[in-house]
Amino acid sequence: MSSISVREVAAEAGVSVGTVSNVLNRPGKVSPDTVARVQAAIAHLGFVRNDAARQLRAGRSRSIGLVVLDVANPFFTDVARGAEDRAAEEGLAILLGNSDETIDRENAYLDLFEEQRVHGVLISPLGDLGDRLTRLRERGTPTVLVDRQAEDRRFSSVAVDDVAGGYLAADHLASIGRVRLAFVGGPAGIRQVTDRLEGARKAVAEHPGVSLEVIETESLTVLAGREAGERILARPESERPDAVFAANDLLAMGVLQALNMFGDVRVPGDIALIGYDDIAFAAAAVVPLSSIRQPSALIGYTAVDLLLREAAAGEGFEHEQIVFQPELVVRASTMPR
Amino acid sequence: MSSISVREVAAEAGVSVGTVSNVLNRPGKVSPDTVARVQAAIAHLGFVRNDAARQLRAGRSRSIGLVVLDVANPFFTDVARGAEDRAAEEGLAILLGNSDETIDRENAYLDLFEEQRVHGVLISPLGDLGDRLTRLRERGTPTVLVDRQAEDRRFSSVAVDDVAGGYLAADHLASIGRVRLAFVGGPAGIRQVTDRLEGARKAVAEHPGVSLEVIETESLTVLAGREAGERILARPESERPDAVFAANDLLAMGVLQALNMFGDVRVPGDIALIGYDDIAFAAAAVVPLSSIRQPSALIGYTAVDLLLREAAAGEGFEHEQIVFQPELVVRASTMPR
DNA sequence: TGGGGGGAATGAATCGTTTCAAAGTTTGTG
DNA sequence: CACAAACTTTGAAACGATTCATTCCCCCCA
Repeated sequence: MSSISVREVAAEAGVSVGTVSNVLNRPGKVSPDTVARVQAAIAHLGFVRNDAARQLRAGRSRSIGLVVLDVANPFFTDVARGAEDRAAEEGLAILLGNSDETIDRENAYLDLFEEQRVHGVLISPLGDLGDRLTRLRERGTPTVLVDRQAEDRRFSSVAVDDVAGGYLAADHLASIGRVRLAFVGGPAGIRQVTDRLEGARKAVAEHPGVSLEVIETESLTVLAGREAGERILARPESERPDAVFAANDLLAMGVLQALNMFGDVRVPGDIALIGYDDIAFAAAAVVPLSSIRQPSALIGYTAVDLLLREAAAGEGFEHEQIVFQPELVVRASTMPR
Repeated sequence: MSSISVREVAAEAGVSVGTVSNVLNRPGKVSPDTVARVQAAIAHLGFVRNDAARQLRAGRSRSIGLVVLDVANPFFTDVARGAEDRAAEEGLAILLGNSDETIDRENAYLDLFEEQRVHGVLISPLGDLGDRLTRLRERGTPTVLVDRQAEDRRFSSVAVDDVAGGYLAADHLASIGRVRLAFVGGPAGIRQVTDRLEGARKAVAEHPGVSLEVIETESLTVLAGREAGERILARPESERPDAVFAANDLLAMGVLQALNMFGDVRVPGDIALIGYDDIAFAAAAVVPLSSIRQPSALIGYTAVDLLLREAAAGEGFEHEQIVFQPELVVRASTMPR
């Protein structure tokens, strides 16, 4: 690559580098004649701005980092899309990082984003809010938690009330007459999981005679769900739950696959099943899946918006916790028998 | 953000900036004692490398751009995952761009990636290989086409034989006795769509008495599929196809939803249905979906690998076209009646 | 004709990291 | 004890875009 810089463009157009820069950034300040000459030179030489140099001077990049738990989960790609929409309005790009529910990868992305001097970071964090995040913020990178409430007010966040969602799901199962509920989800380190479980516990407590057991999984994927389903199938019939609440739709679909394909268990006849997130595929499942809907794209959109406000306000920003309410969507998988 | 640079670190540790840089990049060349002192200073001051400055000096960034047609399509997130795996082995990051089947967005990402001086670009391009891509390459950014064969040998590519895949699908439908096939897909500008259709045409030509019509869609999404399904339902029963080959699984699931939810058409009884890509959700659909499997993660992995080889070889690289073979996966949606 | 005003263009300084030739220090050997 | 070889460390010079204080022009008016 023959490196073409503003210097070469300036020479070709017979102007100074300062003028080239002005044409690029404030064409109004340059005479139309010169603008034309410089643009011709740019086109002729095939000049492409070097973003690294630009950022170095500017001090900040024009992108926002987004770390999600799993890019293969449609819920998070929807969040990303919403974030991208809002970011695009400001001419910012979204850098998408995939922590794969792993602390090491999460940290690796945070390091990367910090080195890139991103405008800010949106993250659906694992486990406790480690000091990695606190340090990040203290060093000047605005941070907004996504799909997770900030318990301690030290962070801004955009989330959905997961306790309420868990309550909705379990209450619904109980209300269609199920009594042996199982919560499928994990690992316990993920806040969304524990919150949804907490909500479910609350609902169960209000329904005398209804029990809730926990079947822990290693991740929130279809595969993990299938394994959980197999564990259920391995039990004698009398010890199986009569309803399953899965911590997300991927798990639920995995459970459904296991019950349907390897077992003779009927959904919802023998076991009712409800998931969480209401991804597009839930409605199209073997047995259309009941779920708890979250406004995914709106979460992303709002999170970027909040991030921009926080960045603009600087230091003394009053952190804001935005909480959306989840919504129960009933489909065949929890129809009364 | 109090800007901490190598200069401050050097001062704190009582060494020169050159030494700090050496600690960062070649710790072996620095005495253990000094390394320790510098690292202590780094930790104490909370120094974070400025990647922009680094890139500026290096001339190239440590990332690879990937432009896909649709991030919400699990096929592409699988490709991205494969690409990420190979890139990570070299300490490179993947920047994921979503063209949403739009030329403007595709170009915007290419511009962005070029300004970032990415190591190279992987792209599943729309329409013809415009000169945007040619110029990109001429200016020194290695480019590899993904999920699309390079017809003219001017580009390297990693793809699956879409004509063969289309043939497999249509041949399968004909072989289970269907005679009025419909191809659902579009827009015609997308190469994958036209290739798959071409393969289907070839198969149909070999089966006397079997016809093939084309039902064009505006995009390759579940929604577009649902619309196509509704168009089929709107016809009198006698004019409906008895088999549908959808250009990808998202479309197929949309068609399935329309037929199942709004109509009284049975799949596969009245209409057999086959998709393309074999995404994880295909197996879990209302009616488990037959599909044409592509080795998605492997495509991404191989594409990065090829890109790296091309980048290493420099100018005179012999472009390589890698073609994988697709595979027919038969499930309930095309079981003989 | 002299001077003032305003629009346009200039170019040196800056951002922070890496590189590399050169200088400095230690170790080992005859 | 002198000297070479092997390590360490140094610091100034890039990389390329942007910023402003400054200079340059041109035009108008007194």
